[in-house]
Amino acid sequence: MGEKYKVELIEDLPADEKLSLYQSGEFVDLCRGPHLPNASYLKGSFKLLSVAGAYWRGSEKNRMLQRIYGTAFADKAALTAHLNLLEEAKKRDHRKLGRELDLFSIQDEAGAGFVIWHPKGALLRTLLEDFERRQHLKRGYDIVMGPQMLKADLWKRSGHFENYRENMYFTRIKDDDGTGEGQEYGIKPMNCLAHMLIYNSQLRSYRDLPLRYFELGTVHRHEASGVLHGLLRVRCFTQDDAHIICMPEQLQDEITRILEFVADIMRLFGFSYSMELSTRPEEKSIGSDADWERATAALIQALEANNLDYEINAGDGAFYGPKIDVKLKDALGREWQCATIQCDFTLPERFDLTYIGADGEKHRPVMLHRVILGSIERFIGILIEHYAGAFPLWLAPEQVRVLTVTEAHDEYAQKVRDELQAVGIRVKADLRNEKLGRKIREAQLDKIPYMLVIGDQEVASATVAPRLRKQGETLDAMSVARFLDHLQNELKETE
RNA sequence: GCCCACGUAGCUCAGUGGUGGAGCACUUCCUUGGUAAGGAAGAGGUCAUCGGUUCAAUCCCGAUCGUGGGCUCCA
Repeated sequence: MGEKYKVELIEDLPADEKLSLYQSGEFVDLCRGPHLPNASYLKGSFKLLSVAGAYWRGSEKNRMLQRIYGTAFADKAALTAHLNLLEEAKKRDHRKLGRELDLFSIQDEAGAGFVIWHPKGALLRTLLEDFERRQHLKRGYDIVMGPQMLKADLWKRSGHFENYRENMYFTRIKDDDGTGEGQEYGIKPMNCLAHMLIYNSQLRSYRDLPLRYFELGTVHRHEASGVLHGLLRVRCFTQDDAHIICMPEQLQDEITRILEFVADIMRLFGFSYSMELSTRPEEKSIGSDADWERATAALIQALEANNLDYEINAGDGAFYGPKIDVKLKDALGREWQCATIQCDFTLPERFDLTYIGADGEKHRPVMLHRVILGSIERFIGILIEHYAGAFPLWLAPEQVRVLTVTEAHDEYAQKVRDELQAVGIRVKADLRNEKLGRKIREAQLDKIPYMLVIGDQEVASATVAPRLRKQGETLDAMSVARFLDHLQNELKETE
């Protein structure tokens, strides 16, 4: 029949496997089934969506075939619901909102996968980063910073050169006299090396442990061009990265603390999540089997001690250790990977990390690599889609906009703006020669949480008339002081 | 990186082998208007880049860069 791919599938099946064939009219197919007996069962509840290439049996070593994507439901209402969800996702697309809200751009002339943060986006990012610094300090982390590149020899020692080279950027500069080979440097794709160098800068005692080094570390990774996608997949990003160096007997406690940290943060943003445990990769990994088993066991123990459900993702670990991945679910029910906790016995070995135990002898600590948000870029992309661009008050680049009815109200409006700004509220005044309806529409499109309307009444009574972004609700006119109380109450949780 | 498609004004998009268009945004003027778009005029483009075919290319062909949907990979 010329069906060489179906024949290949049959040849690979065990000899005793049952084969099933389905027939619809003249069309006969090899399929595990079941098939619908007749296409009339679908009656308008299916739709073809797109066409794309796909590797035969999912391996890039194989030929690429054309795949036609379609979707079908039991009835038309279910199809419509699904299409509406796709429509809603399109409206929330962070690339579209990123441009509309003037948060960031990615430009050809600067390079693919490199994000340029505009004032509002850079402010949003700064707010998120400051929040993270406060949260980490509260939980006993130390803030550290490492350089953007380190000598290539160090990456050879860590195993990155051997296992991660194709994703790394390297640079070589001639010797000072302009001759010779010079020194080769690797731009960091991960932050752990500098953290280990900090650890090794002194002799450490068991009394010092655990040490928790936190860095908002910017890394560069040369990702394949075809995988780049807005903020969700870029070539330069900043991780909320920490390395916890501890004694083996502290491991479970530290993992538990991280899991609690993740729970706190996800609750604040309104994400639910699930967890996966990833084990040793089949190729490209370092360290002994015994260490991998110990590390994997430690992660499992912590998950089970905390009664957390998880799925196993065999062979999906990092090259230096197994990991727990956290998949969060956004407002539309889509899953994203952000937080990850990786248990590592190998790099402490390679960099000869030690501490002096109570017995006066040298011992080897364990290192946990972990991120909570993952990449700040990706997390902001997810937040944009999760909130549909309407950020909660604490993250909104512009929290309040003062809107005047006519220019007669400019002076009072500026006074209101200055009062709010003086106490740290992010506020702007729209004094343009436009009608109020226009100003409201634009503030609404900019998704500003609070609008303060200022007209003759407000000037006369020294009040402001707040309008909420949410469904265009309004509050009764109130004094600036009362409005400020209202805001500060809403901001309490994230300080 | 691979497959397919795409690249026209700041944005969203029409269009043609022979002087490039619309809406919104922008500038100026008029308008002083109370909860989602007041009116008029004006300015704005090497049609992604480089090369080829042609008397003539934004349009046809090739390469490069970039984007989109997937695949593979990942924070």
